[in-house]
Amino acid sequence: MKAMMQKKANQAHLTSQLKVSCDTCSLSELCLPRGLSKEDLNKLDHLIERPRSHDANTLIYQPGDKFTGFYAVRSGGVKTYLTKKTGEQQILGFHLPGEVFGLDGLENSKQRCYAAAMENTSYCILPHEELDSLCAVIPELRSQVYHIMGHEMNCDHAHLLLLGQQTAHERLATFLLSISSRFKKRGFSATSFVLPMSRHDIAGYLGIAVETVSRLFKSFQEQGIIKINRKQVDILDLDKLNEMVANCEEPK
Amino acid sequence: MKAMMQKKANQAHLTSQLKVSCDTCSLSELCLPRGLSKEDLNKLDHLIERPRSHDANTLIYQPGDKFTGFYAVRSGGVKTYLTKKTGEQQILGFHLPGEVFGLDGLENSKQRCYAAAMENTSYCILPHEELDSLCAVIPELRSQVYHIMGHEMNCDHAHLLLLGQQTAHERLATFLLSISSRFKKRGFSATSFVLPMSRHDIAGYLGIAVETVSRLFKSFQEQGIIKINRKQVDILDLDKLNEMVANCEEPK
DNA sequence: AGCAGAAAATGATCTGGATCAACTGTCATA
DNA sequence: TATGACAGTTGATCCAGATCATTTTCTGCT
Repeated sequence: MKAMMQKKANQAHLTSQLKVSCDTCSLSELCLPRGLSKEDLNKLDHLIERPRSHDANTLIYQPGDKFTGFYAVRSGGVKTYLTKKTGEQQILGFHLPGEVFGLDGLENSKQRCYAAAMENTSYCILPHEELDSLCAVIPELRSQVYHIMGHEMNCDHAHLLLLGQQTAHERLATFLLSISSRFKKRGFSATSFVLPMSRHDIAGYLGIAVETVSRLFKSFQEQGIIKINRKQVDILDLDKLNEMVANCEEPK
Repeated sequence: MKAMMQKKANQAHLTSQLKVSCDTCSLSELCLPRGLSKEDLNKLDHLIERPRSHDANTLIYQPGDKFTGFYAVRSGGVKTYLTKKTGEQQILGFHLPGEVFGLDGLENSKQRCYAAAMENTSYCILPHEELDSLCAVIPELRSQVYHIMGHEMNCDHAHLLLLGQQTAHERLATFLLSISSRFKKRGFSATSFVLPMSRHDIAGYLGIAVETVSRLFKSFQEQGIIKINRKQVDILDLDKLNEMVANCEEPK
């Protein structure tokens, strides 16, 4: 609810003419600028392309497109995915405001997967060449780039563990906890939020059938773990969810 | 067979005292030095730690260990993996000579997964701090680092597609083709090689049971696609394998 | 307000691959 | 040349989740 209103609000004042500086962006602490000095931030800010908008369910890029740079979500939500010939999508990641995507183009300057807006979405682009030049002179920026790439890889690794070793209900629990903690990081409620993606996309991310997603949501609700109505989720028993995924993790 | 002899040979002359330069390393074209000038290569060469050796089935690092830098396999083979509490391993990747691993430590300077030698293995370490400093002054090195990271991510993405959308036989076919093409890249036969990993590890990589791996190998053999004896694999019908996975890929 | 098409839920049935159990081959050590 | 331990194979059974079919609920559009 809160998240949705926030989205609408952002959407309203982000016209295509408006240059928005990292300086004033409420997401900069989650984004590439994190940890940069005022001065360095200013340099970075100059090369960022002003926010662009994409309507719901439109492609942002696809395999073969020229790699332009890193993409940072400002509002809305993005999914990246690969497909089988038969059309099934394997969702690689969901990208919420403050999160970065598009790194798949780094290998050979061509995008390798699809990126699509799940709802009306605005994002910034950090052109790769300029960013790279800046990296030469700002060590902190290099660190932040390494950090973001490392994070991306570790997310993928957790996703591999999920797809390779977890049962369907463990997968859904893991998914809910991931979304919850990411909303929390952005300052929203960790227990009450609106999912930006469809059941179909959740199924594609978790490697299970849509019907299974439906049934599992119902089952979680019957167990009193969540309350769910369409895309509105309320987590009633966070401990139970954590317990469900605890089995999947290292004792540490 | 050929691969195995090569390995033995390398092993023999790689004592812990011996400094081996990138310059003379037959794998440098697959490794970080690729694309560097003679001069830059020399700078890089100075910071690389001399090859270390690890016996079969020993840990190279584990979650929580301090991130030291990139690891480059010289001979042998390495697996990286995550585990469930219950002990099952999800293999994240197999790393053959000339390939890089250890990037999971980039996020926050701690390793996040396990890395273990699958056989007697030697590898170089490229200390992160020194490599990073060098990146500041050698743009080509930055490019190569991006390239390697991008490649790593795209491998993970292909792995996600495999785990999320492919059937067991598609997975095994994809796996065989991947190993085949990587041997080929190193100048070995693409159709006759010795697998460096156990059935258990193959199962852990593909997200299926060991028994299924066994049965599928048998089935492939009965169809005349491969000939397999323990770890010795001969691919008899490469086209058939390609056909099996073609269904999984984009028309492009 | 009413309709069409999409998204989601629900029910019934089926199956790929897991699991359990037993057996065989291989190599290392004494 | 036994012996034990582990890796791999094979067979029998079972079930989590897929698939197919139908219904219900939304959402956007005119």
